[in-house]
Parts: sequence; structure tokens; C-alpha cells
Amino acid sequence: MARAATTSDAFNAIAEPRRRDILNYLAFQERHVGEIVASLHLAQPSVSKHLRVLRDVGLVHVRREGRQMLYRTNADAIRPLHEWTKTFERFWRHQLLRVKERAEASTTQLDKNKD
Amino acid sequence: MARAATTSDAFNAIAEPRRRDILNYLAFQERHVGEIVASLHLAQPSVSKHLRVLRDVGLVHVRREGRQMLYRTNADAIRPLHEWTKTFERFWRHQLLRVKERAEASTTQLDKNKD
DNA sequence: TTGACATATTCCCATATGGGTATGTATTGT
DNA sequence: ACAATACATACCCATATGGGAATATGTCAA
Repeated sequence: MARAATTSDAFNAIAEPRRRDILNYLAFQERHVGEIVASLHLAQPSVSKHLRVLRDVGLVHVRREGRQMLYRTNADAIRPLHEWTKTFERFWRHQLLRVKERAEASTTQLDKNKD
Repeated sequence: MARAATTSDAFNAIAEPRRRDILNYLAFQERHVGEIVASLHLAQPSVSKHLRVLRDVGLVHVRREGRQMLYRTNADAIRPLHEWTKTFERFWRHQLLRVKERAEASTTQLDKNKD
């Protein structure tokens, strides 16, 4: 089996840096493809393909206006990612404490960490 | 060019569902590989490979204890993901308002959304 | 209708993947 | 030293990728 499709979920879709750039750019306001191409210095077909992926997982909304396609980030689709990362919040807090404790204990004990 | 390596950053590493499962599992406490294999019902080589990716991007810490390798989630490495998703928080709040406004306006205006 | 403009899609290709299977490596107990 | 245990890595392979170039589709303007 190969890697999961980029369109399988939001996690796979945002793995691509350019797609995150696009989401950032489209968060503030609606933009048409040409603007994305110009602002992010990407090739037009490339942008269209990235937008296709983002559309497929619901990370952007589209609307046609004449010849232009207006895209906008659907922030709500990012919420699940936010929730998932949030579940680790309590752990990195604990880890901060552990680092302190370890620093204090390091005067008497020897660290054998390799990582 | 192909897709970026799974080891290129945390975003790519967590795109794989099983790796997220592993991170969830290892968040509460240190576990050795055999426990992950048994609990998540995955093949041992598969787990080792996933752990390798997670290690490479710093999402887990390892420590040897005899024949066993003890892994633990490094929650701190998840923070950047949390921060990125957090930047969209204000937008999904705005969107909730917009949905309301649109609902009220829908009595007079016609929606032309296709998505 | 025809041409111009804005996007989307198709095709080709080098590359990284994840699963399965087999094998390598490190550590312990005898 | 040797067998057993616990992981890690190598190998094979079907598959999805993202970039570039070319082409198709859709819309407006004359």
C-alpha cells in the first residue's frame, strides 16, 4: 500500500506546505486564483491542483464570479486538527515541569539520554 | 517531484492515522514496542517504521531499558501544529456569525452555493 | 460566432510511501 | 559461547504524489 491520498482527510491535505500557505492567505478574505498565483509565486496549474485537494476535504469554499473562481478558507474544517493537537496541551505542560525537576536532580543523578 | 518526506516535519508525520494513534497511546505514559504492537493491533515492523518517522521529527522520545525500547510522546513537538491551527480560531468564530447572518438574509436573497 | 481570458484537467515522471516478509542487530539468561 | 527475546532494517511492490507542459473547459466581450 502507498501513502494515504492527500484528499483522504484534512491531516493529509495540510501536510503540504504550499497548501498551508494558501489556507493562510485565504483566511482573511476571498481571493481568486490569479491572486493566489501572483501573491504566492506559484504556477497556475499547481495552484489549481492544490485548491482541488483543499476543496475535496472541505478546507476551502468556492464560488464563481464571472470568469473568476473565488476561494475562501473554511476555518471550521481546521477545527478537528485544532482539537486533536489540543488534547496534548496538558502533556506539554507536564513536560515543562519534568524538565525543571530533571534540571534540579541533575546535580546528583547522571542523565543517560541519547536523543 | 513527489510528495514531501514524512520525516520532513511534524505536519507530514502526523498525516498517517496510525502515527496519530501511536502518539495518542504514548501520550499518557512510556510504552515499549511490544505494547504498542499488542494494543494497536499492528505488525511489529510496521510499528518500528512508524516510530522511526516519529523519532526523526522529534514527536517521540526513546530510551532503552534492557532489550526493550521505551517510547513516549514528546507533546512539545505538537505545539507548532497547535499554534498553526490556533491562528484560524478567530475565523471559525466569524464564520459562525456569518452563517447566522446568511440564514436571516436567506429570506430575501438567493444562495448560489454549489459546494 | 469568435477570440481572449481565467481556471481546471491531463499526461509524463521521478520519488517517497506503507505493508508484508525476511533478515540483521542488540541484550539477556544459561 | 549460544539460544531466545525484542526491535530495527532491508527488500519488493503497488500506489499516490507534485511539478512542468500542454490542453480542455467555461465565461465574457465584440
